Amino acid sequence: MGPVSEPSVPLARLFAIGYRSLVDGLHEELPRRGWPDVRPAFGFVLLALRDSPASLRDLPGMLGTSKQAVSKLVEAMVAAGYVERDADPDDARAKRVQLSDRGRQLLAAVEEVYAELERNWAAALGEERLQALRADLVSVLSATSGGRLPAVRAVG
Amino acid sequence: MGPVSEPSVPLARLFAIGYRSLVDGLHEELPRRGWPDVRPAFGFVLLALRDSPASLRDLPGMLGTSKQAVSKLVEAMVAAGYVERDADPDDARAKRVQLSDRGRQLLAAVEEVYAELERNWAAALGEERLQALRADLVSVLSATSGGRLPAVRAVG
DNA sequence: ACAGAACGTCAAGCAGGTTGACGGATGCGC
DNA sequence: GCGCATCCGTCAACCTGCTTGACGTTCTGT
Repeated sequence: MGPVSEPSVPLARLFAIGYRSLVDGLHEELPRRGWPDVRPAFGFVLLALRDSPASLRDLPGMLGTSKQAVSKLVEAMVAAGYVERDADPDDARAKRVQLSDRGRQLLAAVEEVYAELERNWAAALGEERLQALRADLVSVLSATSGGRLPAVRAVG
Repeated sequence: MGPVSEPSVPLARLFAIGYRSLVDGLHEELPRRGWPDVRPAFGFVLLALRDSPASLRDLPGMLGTSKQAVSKLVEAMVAAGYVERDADPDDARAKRVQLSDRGRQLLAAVEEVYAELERNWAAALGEERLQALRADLVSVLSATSGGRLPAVRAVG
């Protein structure tokens, strides 16, 4: 191998391309399916609330952003009808956040579109290698971040 | 092994995590090496100008953004001394953009840091699987975008 | 020569993020 | 109990990156 013969494409660039490809594909398809007002940032909140409601204070850690950014994002999603935000009965300072019915339907649509996009990838790459790619990504991202999949953005 | 019954982690999320991990790592390290004023968006321009100068009109296609966004970004990089922008002798409307010496030194530093970060990944995953991951990404991203690696926009 | 296209910039605005500061609620030491 | 540090969420101001629309200048095809 020559020292500077053919530099490989930086992984960061490949990740940026892959991310944009999938997210753009998603947000091209959602309006066609009757979801015209979904902003890109909504997706991470949908995922975070997928399995259970959360207190607003938990979301910054899950999303990797500040509590102020989360507050504004949740406000927008409440206004759009995708999440519900009500008082925590045990702590008058805190508020609970959970998906609304509409939010849950949106989440299902998002997962369906992602599944279709990934099927295209499987068709181009092969199902086996696609799953290996996913597994390796999970493995290396967990390993370099203390054994668990980290937040999308490192918490400042 | 992860439970097969659970839905797999969306690739988009893995890409977002991986991208942030690498870019954050880069921008933590650069100030320590004497590059305190590098904004995240600069990297894509450095890469685009790596092999040859370009006309400003070519950059939107290479970066995947509008010409106005490119204009402002290049202006900031000129002010920071990383690129030079001068008149095209053959077309008084156009301007040529190229890396300055300082910009070329920065590019070398960026590639060195990325190489170190990817070595950490290779240590966690194995050199062989890391290269397979890169090759598969290039393959699938090219295949789903007409045979060539598509443009990229900075994420977040 | 001139209409139209192309190059780059200016201006206004949005989305998403940051830091700093703050009022209300909590809970722990005493 | 009480007092005070701490926590929860919001408001405010600001920054980066990107968008669309409009525009002056320059080139090009007919």
